[in-house]
Amino acid sequence: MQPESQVIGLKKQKLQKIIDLGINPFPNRSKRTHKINILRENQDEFVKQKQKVTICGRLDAMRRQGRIGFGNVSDDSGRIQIFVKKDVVGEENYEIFKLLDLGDFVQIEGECFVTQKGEYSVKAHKITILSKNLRPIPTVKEKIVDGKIKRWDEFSDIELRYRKRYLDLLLNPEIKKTFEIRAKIINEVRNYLDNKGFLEVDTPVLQTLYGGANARPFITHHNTLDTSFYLRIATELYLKRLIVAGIEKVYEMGKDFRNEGMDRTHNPEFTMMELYQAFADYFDMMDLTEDLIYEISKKISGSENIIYQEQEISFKKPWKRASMIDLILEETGFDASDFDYEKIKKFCKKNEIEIEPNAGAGKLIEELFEVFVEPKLFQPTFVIDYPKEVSPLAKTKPGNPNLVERFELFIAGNEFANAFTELNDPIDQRKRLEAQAKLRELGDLEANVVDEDFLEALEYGMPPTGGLGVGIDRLVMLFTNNTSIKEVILFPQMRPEI
RNA sequence: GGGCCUGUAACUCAGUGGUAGAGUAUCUGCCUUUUAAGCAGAGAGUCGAUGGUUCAAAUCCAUCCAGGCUCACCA
Repeated sequence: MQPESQVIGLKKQKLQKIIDLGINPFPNRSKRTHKINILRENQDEFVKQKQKVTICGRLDAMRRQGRIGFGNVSDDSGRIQIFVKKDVVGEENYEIFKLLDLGDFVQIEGECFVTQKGEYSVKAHKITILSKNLRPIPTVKEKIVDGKIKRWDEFSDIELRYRKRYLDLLLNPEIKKTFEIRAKIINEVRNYLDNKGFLEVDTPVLQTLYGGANARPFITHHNTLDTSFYLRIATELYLKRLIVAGIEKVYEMGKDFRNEGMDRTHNPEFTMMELYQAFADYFDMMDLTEDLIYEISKKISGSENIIYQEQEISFKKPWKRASMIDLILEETGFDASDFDYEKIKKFCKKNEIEIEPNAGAGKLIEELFEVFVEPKLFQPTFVIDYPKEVSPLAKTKPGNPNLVERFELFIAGNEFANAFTELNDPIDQRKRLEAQAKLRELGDLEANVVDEDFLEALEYGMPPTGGLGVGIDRLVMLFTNNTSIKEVILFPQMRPEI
């Protein structure tokens, strides 16, 4: 009682009593004949036949009254009441029942019946302890009112929910649905791509050079080689090597790591799907993205619409496609199509947009887009044709040396996908990476580094290729109606506790 | 990093300068069809941490720690 340690002490005393009775509180084996949902599904028949069942689960409520008692047992399929009567289980077994704590795993051998108050229950003939609880589980009580679950003392502290996710899942069962949907989405992405003939691969997480995105990496050390390694920030450069290798359709789904700020939409490690398709371009990638997410919507929500934060999002094809320059013009009346640095800079200053020292016209245009357009893109929108300056791995748009064939997909004001017609000209690619390296020298810690092996691979020849990256965590947020990435990652990154 | 907010018992929360509270959980007793079981009683706290103001601090001030929202940053 007193502090938690005393409660734990009491539980350990009970444990000792159980041991003294010659009972193993942590037996190696259990024997279950029915899961709880099976009992529910066959209620009428089981009650009629007084069906003998053995259920296993966690004891999560107890109401004892003298020589009888009720409890609730949960497994992953449901929850059911147990009824324990001293006359039925016998003196010795009733003593064991009295030694049970909430949180214990138990095995109940008994028969199905209905209580006087009409509650479908298992009348215990024998109770077996499967695993003794030694730490008090926060108590959540619930009652169904008008078909809705009303809870008292809900386990709701956000920090605790994330730090002790096992308790969150145990005490807030609906959280599990988020992760079931997450698994479904990942399966659907995989099925979709496998069916289209994409080969799933694994490329290194530990890399001697990192690239494929603008981000600061995590650095680690290999003891035997006495070398620094980077945790990958993207899979791009390895997957393109596989396109060089003649694998025409390839994808990888896995964790990327970026050593950057954390907020509602960023976790240091996150799940990304990247795919590359030879003899394709960014238009093909748009079609694929559209179709993939449309199919996910049909699978997950059963329709081409979802409700996100009380607004309807429609995935009905085709989605809006608009160029970045046009969207800026629409929102602000400002025409940036000439890439006139002084003019654009003046407009940025007028609108109090911060100008980084090394930013050129392209970077400023992107800033304008982010400030004026991005938050307004609620329905799925492909924003196409990005400034070359901010896209070192994408191919130039024919007829406009300032632009590249690139798009990002925006839904509900957030970025969901990034894709381009991949740059396969090794000479141009070298120039672009060297320009990035210069930015690094000027202090841009997120700029790309020159990857000589990647450039060498391109020199062997890479076919025209379309590439696409999709943030899986954000997709899950969208389809589970969450606004924080921490809600869709089981164990989100938290500051260590002191 | 800035602004705003939060941190009190295992859980959910009251408590704005004067002896730390409630419900649930826990423990004891009663109770043979309960279900947020009930009734009676008991125990339970470094009031996030440190320093300061004061006769007196959970309460006021400062710093720090952790978290949330938001802005910035991170395309």
